[in-house]
Amino acid sequence: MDYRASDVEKKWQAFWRVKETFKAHDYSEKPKFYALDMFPYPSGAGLHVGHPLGYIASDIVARYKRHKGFNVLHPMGYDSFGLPAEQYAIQTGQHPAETTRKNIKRYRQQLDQIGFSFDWSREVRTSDPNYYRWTQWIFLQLFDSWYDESAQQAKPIEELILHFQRYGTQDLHASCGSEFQFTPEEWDGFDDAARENILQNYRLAYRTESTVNWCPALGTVLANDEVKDGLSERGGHPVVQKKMMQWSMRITAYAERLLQGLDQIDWPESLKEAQRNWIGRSAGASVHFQLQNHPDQIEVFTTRPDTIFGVSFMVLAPEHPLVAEITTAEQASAVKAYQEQAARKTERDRLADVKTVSGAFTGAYALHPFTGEEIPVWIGDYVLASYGTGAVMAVPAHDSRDWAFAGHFDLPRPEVIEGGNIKQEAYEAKEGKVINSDFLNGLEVQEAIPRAITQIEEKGLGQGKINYRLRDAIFGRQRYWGEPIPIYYVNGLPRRVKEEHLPLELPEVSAYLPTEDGEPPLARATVWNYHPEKGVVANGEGYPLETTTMPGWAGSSWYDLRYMDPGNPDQFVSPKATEYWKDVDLYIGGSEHATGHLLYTRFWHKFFVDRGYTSAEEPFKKLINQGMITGTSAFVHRNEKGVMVSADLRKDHKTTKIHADVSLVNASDELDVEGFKAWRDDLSQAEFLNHEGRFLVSREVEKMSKSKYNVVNPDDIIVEYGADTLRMYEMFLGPLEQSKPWNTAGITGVHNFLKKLWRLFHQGGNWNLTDEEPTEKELKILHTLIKKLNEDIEAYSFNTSVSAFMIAVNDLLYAKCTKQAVLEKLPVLISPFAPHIAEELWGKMGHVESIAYEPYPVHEEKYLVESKHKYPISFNGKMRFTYELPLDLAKAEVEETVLSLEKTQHYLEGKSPKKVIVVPGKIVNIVI
RNA sequence: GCGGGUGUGGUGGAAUUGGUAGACACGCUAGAUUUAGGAUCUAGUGCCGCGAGGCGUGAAGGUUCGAGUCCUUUCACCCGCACCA
Repeated sequence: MDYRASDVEKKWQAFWRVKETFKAHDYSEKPKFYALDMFPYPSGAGLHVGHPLGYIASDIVARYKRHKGFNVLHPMGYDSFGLPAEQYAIQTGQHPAETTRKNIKRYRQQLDQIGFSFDWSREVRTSDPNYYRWTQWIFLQLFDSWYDESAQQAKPIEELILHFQRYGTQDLHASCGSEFQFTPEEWDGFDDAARENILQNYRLAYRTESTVNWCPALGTVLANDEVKDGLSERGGHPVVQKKMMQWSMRITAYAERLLQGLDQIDWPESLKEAQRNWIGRSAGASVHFQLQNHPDQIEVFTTRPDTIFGVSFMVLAPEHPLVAEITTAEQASAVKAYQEQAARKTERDRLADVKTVSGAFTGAYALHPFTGEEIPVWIGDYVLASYGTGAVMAVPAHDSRDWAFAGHFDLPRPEVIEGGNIKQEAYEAKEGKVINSDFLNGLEVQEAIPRAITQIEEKGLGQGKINYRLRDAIFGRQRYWGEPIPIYYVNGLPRRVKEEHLPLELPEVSAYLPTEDGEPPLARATVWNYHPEKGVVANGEGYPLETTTMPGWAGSSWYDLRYMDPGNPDQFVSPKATEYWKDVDLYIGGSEHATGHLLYTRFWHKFFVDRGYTSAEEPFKKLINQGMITGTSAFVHRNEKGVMVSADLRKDHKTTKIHADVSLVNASDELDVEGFKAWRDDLSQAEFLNHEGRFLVSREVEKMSKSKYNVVNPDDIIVEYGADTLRMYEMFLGPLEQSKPWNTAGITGVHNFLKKLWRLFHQGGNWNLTDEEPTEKELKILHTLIKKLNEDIEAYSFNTSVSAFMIAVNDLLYAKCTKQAVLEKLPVLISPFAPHIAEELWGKMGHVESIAYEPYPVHEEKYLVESKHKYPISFNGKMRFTYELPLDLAKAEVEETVLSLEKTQHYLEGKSPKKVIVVPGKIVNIVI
């Protein structure tokens, strides 16, 4: 009786669906376990074998935890807003919702075939109005909140207004765009517009004129994490800097907590490091330099206040607001020219041009806060407007960028820290004695820093300060296919849409492109006004609604919470649900989300806690990055005459290589020549040069992608081998976190294993289990396996568990074991990995319930104890032979026995041993 | 430049606190069985050598009775950040 995967798997998938086997219980006496995958964007291409890797791993853990008595939440859904559906809509006119629906259907079919134990009753789709109504609701909560830095907590905006009414800005410590100062009386006197403009400065979701990454090709603004090397992450289009009025999120308020929280979560070190880097905390001081003959001061941030006596000039960013005010008449044209030149540069040019020093002198001077010396003020594009205060105090002797700038413009480089050769390069190390620095002289750098800060504070020149590289996140996108922002405008002032009018559904538009005058697609909608009583109304009957939409990360920043309580019509998630499910115990997904999704999600969760909606600040306790599965591309070689040359003959020819579709190549690298000719029109007449009738291709490992014709579809694998084989093979490929090439050839090994497992229960041709007592040996095989599996699954080492199964099944087959007492444990053991065959064997053993909740076996140590050990006998550390001895033999007896062996005498070559090392139960080493 | 990671057979990869390097699987070789097979079974397979034996975990040193594992130096590749004051 052969094992037929396709029949068995369909049957059990239907069984699970009908019986709702994997439905998580909202409230349970059992302990909870929440296993989550990063939900996919449903693209038109469908899944390839790389995508399910992480899903299989989390499914194994989810199923294992069910066997271990946990109430498991293992949901799946779709991150279904996004660019591809919209671009497809632009090309074809098909509504993105329609494309998305189709793609989701296909994804669901593919996922179902793999036999995941998802609780589909909890599915979420970010583009579903019932879901994004709550994304919009969250936006309103952020809009209605400010960040109290004294309490380190977000609070309702009403409290801030109350503070303004009572105290003005006195004693206010709030995260804000710029510092305001006013009295309660002044606040009273402000009109609505003035008040709202002030509040915008404090709201966590706010509008501001900011420099944004504008991508003309995509027609939208991009967040910093969506730009790589000056190009858009999606599509690789150029990105330029542009000033625009934009919705933003005040994530910077949470910089410190986002940093601190990293110490409490079990994430890959590289990922935490990426977030630390992105947040970019640096401690130092903010110092004010008084301008000469000018009322203003220049504020700088420095991490090296100990070098303040080494300042010989200052540099402002070209965009710095003071530049226009302080530039002298003589320098005006040079400064203006430089500013224009800097503005013209794209982000990419600027990055590519790091080495070139450029700048211009403003003609103005600042006064040194301690010495009163005149310090020339320059502008230069190495100073970034977006970091710190957009101005630096230049210490050319101890900062390499300042050093280069000074060299280029022939400015002095006074040395203030001993230890380097500042003629050759800047001495940047934070060690050495301070010199030429008045009250700091003689101190070590580490002593001088706090001393300098104290002195700066005492003289009222500034204060110690922590600076962060993290920028507020731009939230608006000039796109159609995203969540509408629930804001309308009264005389240009933003007002919140009432909660009763949510969801604010996407309007119909005539086209998905921006308008002629560059407005976002939503500006094309004819029913896109808001009436505070009636909700959305036709244009002209109410106030204009916001036309930008939310970015991709909005919906994905809280989906983990919605799974806990997916149908709730009254709340985004109920306190009762979060109290039970708390947080995600295991989150698996790609490392590319390090500074995007994973950071924003942490931000929103901290906000939810602040406002009392949830209790867990960190959404993902444990996170694993699954490695990428790369493709094994196939290449056909073509010589100068256009003849195709078999790979084994290509040394004799000058050839170029062309990609061949991997489906045209078998496991032995032989090309299906007829198939290849039919594959592309231009190849139909091709000639082929080979010998012995085998035409070979060469192989190379590349990223799996359509354009490289190396995509392997899980559906094809399942048709040929079944889902259980696919699941186990993906795990068998190697450690989960490592990236590794897919090679379909190796899959037969895993498939054979499953067939062997099946055969183990059908020895002699039919179902064959006996009641005999198991032997010691058989029990040892079984319990070795049980022990290994429990350890491996807890350690997420799934590749080694597959090996352990193979060893056990090989051994049991060799021992011709047919004993029920041993074999009946195997289906449960393998159920997390190969659930279909497990259910089938379990059913054949006479069970009617699913195997999914059977207790997972636990090994008994007594079956593993050994009485003997095969000692490796080595000489000078080199193993020569093994010899079996009882384990209870004393050290001296072992030594004596081993030395008396004939073989030992042979290797001693007549010499007497200098020393004999005996490690009981391990080894014997004889030193000659 | 800074930070993180990885280097083991023809291939994917195994190796408790330092204790038999190469488990398991692919591929390959030979044989059995079969009408045939990409099915099944048996034996072999790190490299060099007829053999005894020697050499072997990117490279070079070191610690140790003993090193893939610990230490120092170094090379290669991958990923992230990058004028962050």
